Amino acid sequence: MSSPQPLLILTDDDLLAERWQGLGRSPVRARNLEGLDTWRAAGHRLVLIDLGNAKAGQPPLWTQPGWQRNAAGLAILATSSMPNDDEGLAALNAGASGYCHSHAPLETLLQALDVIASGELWVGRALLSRLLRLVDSRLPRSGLADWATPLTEREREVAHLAALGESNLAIAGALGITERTVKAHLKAVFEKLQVADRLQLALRVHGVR
Amino acid sequence: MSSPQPLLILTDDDLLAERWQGLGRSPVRARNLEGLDTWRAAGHRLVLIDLGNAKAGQPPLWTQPGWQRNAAGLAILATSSMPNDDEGLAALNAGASGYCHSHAPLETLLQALDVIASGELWVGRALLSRLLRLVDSRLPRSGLADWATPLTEREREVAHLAALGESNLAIAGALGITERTVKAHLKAVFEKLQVADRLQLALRVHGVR
DNA sequence: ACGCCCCCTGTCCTTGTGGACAATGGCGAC
DNA sequence: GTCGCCATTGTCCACAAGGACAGGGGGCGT
Repeated sequence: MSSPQPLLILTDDDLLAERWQGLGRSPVRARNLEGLDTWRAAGHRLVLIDLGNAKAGQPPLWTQPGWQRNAAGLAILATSSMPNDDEGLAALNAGASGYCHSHAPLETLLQALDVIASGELWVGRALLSRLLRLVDSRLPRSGLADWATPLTEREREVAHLAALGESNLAIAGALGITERTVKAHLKAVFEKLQVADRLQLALRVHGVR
Repeated sequence: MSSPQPLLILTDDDLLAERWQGLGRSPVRARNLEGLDTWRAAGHRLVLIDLGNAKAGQPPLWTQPGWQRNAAGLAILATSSMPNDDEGLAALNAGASGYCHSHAPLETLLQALDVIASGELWVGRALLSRLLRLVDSRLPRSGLADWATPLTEREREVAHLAALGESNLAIAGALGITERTVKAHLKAVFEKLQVADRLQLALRVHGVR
């Protein structure tokens, strides 16, 4: 349906290159980052890259010197023979527009290529749901954070400062009350949040685990 | 390329419904959640939903009683006339497979529908890059975290446990050493990381501020 | 062999922390 | 008016934490 853009494939794996011929579009093959430069110079954008087996090629592709310059302006679909969430995130952060399995069904690859060709990003279901879970667990809820809900206003203030590592005396000074009162508030906070000490409180407040 | 699946559209906006006729596929229109049930009963999966203007319909669609049951098993593309990152996250968490602008170009909508029809998730560039930024700011860096680099192996172990709120005695037990030794390691950790106590250490380790 | 670093442990000692027990004044609900 | 919740403060006390000295044993490079 979309105008099939010319495609550059970049891989060291001959078998994979052959498989990718099945994508149609008679892709051009490159073997190193310089190929990206000439590809862009020719006015093209679409690139399919095999990151290879993480174990084999030690340094990830995007840590190589020319990467930033070479990747700029291109729509790159990064693929891995052993997809891994962290690698995917790293690839996307490094400028790739998509990430999936090297041996994904050709239909899936075509769809991903279509998506990134139109300027969007493409992320697999697994990686995306991990992202969602990550942000979901530590996003500002509507209004108050969950840890703050059972606390009174004063207790919130004390808890917040304590969670930043302030000493009882410092908190007392900041709020213009006695250290004894700070202790009283903290005692209530510990009780309500079911934590043993200020460190556990800090972890809770900052959403660790 | 992909077999065009039958499409159900769900919106209160007549203009929008008319516009979506342009998607082809002669979509069926529904006006309430019950429509989803009959749609699934008919053996279909693909649904395009307009969440409407967030201000107008106060309760988000997915908080309505029947939503969970109605949405199960369907591939739903949620759209909003005023896209908003938080709404998008909520929609995806509520079971939608995609989220974009109600008046996005028809090509974009078709592409998104193709993607979710094939079982993947579809997220717009803006929302996705926000997700990436969120996780990027607090994800384990490649190999060692910055706080760990100046520490010896043993110091890392002790620091890690201390940052989780374990007591010196507990750490000693976990590592099979004396509490005194734990203190020695922690002292070195505090010195190297330039922090005053274990709470500041925890904040550093967990990347707060 | 000597210095350097790491890992381990010991005995003080000071201080911050957190719990126990107790009390006062304000303020809204019944 | 009384009850309950909140904020405030007091004293006493047990204990974990962290610093100050001090030391032994192992590995590693020059």
